[in-house]
Amino acid sequence: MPPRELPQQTGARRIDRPVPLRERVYQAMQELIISRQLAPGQHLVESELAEMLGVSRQPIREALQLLNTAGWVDLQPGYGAFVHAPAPEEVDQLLAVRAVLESESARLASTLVGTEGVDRLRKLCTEGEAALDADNTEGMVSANAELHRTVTELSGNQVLMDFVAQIDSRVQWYFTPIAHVRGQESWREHAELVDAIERGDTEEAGRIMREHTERTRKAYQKQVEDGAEGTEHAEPQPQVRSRRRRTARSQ
Amino acid sequence: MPPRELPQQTGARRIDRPVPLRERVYQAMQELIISRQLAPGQHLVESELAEMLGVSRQPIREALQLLNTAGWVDLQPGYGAFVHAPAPEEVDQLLAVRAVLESESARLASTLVGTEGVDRLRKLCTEGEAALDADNTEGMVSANAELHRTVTELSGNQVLMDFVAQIDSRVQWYFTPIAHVRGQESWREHAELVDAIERGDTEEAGRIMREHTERTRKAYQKQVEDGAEGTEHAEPQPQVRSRRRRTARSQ
DNA sequence: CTTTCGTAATCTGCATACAGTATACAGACT
DNA sequence: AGTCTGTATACTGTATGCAGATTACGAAAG
Repeated sequence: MPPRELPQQTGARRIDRPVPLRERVYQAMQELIISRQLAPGQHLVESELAEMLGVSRQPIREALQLLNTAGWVDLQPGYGAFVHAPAPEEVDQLLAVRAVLESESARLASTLVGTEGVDRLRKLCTEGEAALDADNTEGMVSANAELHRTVTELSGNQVLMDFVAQIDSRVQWYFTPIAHVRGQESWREHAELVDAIERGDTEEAGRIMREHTERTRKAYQKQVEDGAEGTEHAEPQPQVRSRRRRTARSQ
Repeated sequence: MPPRELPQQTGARRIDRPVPLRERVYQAMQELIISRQLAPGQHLVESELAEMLGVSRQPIREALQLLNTAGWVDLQPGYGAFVHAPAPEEVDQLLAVRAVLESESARLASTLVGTEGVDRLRKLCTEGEAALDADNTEGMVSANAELHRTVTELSGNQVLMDFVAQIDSRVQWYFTPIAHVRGQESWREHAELVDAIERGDTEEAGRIMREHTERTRKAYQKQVEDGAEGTEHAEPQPQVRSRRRRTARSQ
């Protein structure tokens, strides 16, 4: 009898290993930042966060490292961690890079996508349009994100996926308070994009995606110019940040 | 008397604040990995590293986090850290992304470069060609890296700079053992690139950079196909890595 | 001789402790 | 009153300790 192999590749792979605390702290803090409970520029005191989340400083520190490299917080050696306050031009720069990377994703996807992939894209288009008709912002945003993610996935380039994912999460943060909705126009462009990908029309797919993301970028710029109020990102934080909090700890 | 200012902006800025240990550990380990003293796939035991570098486990752990997000090591929760073993296709993917980002850098640089910037580029071209004539590989590689870095810098997009820097350090690692030298051809292309940038010919600058990096990529692919021996990257590491070392610790 | 199970050693994850440094407040001096 | 200086306090950086999990080794059974 050959050494009996474990039923290999059986559906559920690997036992669910307890997610490291640092990951959960990372998630929690990311959400706190996105929801503005931790304001841009705010000083993050490790011991406070530890107490707030009910863990020790160690996982907090590790999470801060990750948040730092992901661009969510700025780590100033010896001074502590501060919630990243995105400069307006930084958002624009992020969108510019995203435009390039997503365009390339579309190009690559068009060269090797199969019917299965196209089906998934079409399904997401349908979902998005349905959400549009139903005036369901939540669903529209998620369908949009999922569509873009899928295109990147279909590019077959793992590195590209990683980078785009990084950018997207930050872009989403900056966008959130602006409620970015280009709606109808956007979904028409998505449909065209999927068509081009299905035809294997590389140049066209790349062009459409590029213009699509560039239009999003323009829309952002416009919103910033128009109603700069309400956004209030990076409210002119004092250049030299005080490490210590102004008010003594209440309680 | 106005409050007497300290002689401001005087040559030596700021006292050198002690660089955090984690940064130095990061640097040290990066070099150990690049120099192959830490082999791809190797299990990195925190306590061993701590002893080797003469610090405690804490800064080691923090450095490992950073190395992980930068793609130098793989962190498997509960199992430990392993030196990243780049798959051949991963190198190709990195080069593909680099091609896109550097092409965009060149496009942007062409739209806003001044004479000062062009001068710097020309100087680097001269240096590179001199190194080429002198058969000085070291100098050629560094001039090449510096030129590409400068183009990215001239793009005026900080985000772009960060991403390209990330990619470049990894690409350099993968390339090192292959001694990438496209030499003459490469520097001719550089010169053309700088010309296009100076003319402000955006399309041409982007095209040249794209073809330039794509050629580098092709050269890499070819080297891999031809003499796959000698490179030996990622010598077929067992898929399931053993955490524990085979041999007991000597002594 | 091969396979299986138990035990011990090792390593990671997390918590806590300690030291050095920066900030803030208060008193002294001009 | 304004400015400077000394001291207390808070926070970061680093080290150490402990518990749970995982692996390697060896003895026992087939």
